[in-house]
Amino acid sequence: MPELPEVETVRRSLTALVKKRQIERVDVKLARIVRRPDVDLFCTNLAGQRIHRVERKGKFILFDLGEQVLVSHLRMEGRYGLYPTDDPIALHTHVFFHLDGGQTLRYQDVRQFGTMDLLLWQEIDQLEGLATLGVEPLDPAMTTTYLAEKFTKRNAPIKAVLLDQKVVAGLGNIYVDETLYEACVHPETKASALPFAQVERIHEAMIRIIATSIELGGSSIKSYVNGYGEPGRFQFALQVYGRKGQPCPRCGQPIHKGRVAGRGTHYCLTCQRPPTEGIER
DNA sequence: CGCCAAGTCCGGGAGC
DNA sequence: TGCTCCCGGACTTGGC
Repeated sequence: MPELPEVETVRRSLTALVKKRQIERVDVKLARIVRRPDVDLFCTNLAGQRIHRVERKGKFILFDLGEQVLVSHLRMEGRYGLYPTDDPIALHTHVFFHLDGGQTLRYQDVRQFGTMDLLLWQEIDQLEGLATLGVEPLDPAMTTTYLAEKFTKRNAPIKAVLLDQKVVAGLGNIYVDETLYEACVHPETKASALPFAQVERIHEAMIRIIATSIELGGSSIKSYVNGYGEPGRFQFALQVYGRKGQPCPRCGQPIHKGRVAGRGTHYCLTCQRPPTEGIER
């Protein structure tokens, strides 16, 4: 669930909570969270490091440690929280960063899908998912032309292409559904078949939605909270996601939920008309 | 009980 | 041949 707005909100809260703090000791309770190096080296190398900044690229959180960088991905349900070291430990807490001053940054993840990679900044391109990220929605480099160029090469449904982090960095299932709804584009439309005017609408919708969601602290659909344990407020602004059967805000017809690109997909059958061009018959 | 949710990776097959 | 693209399965646990 954490997509760009949620991860950005976490980044901002973590900046306030742990920037300039020193990591004294690290405990890893679930080894699979740590991808590289091995768990022992991970803990050894982190001990004594200071968190200079907390950055974000796409859905990745980057703890800048100076020479090294800790790259963390929350996947679906990862979350961070700062606790007094002797506070009771919640279920599914897998990694403990014991900081100076008697507090511990804890990583909790019910699904155990999240990942952590500790490496040198100069090795950062070795992380496949990070190195190949496309442009972010609010980056000045994100233009309608950029999107149009990416789309023309892709015959997959627009939903799948927008989910591709190599094309747009940071979108996930929620914001893709919202973007396509606002742009009045059917999720199964082949990306290559989109007229420029529709690409423009997708571009504008994406920017508006992501910017607004960041302002509201992201969407709390299921479990998402920021580093202070606070939920976001954009879930109240969602138009289609999670609203199956409820009236479309534009036309009043019930929101449809189907399956596109292997994902649950919410859209309005009336406002987002199915593609007709390019269908062989 | 069985399916669904999610983001990313990986493997296989298709196509250029 | 080799690359890119596309799809579907795997991973995991809890909720319905």
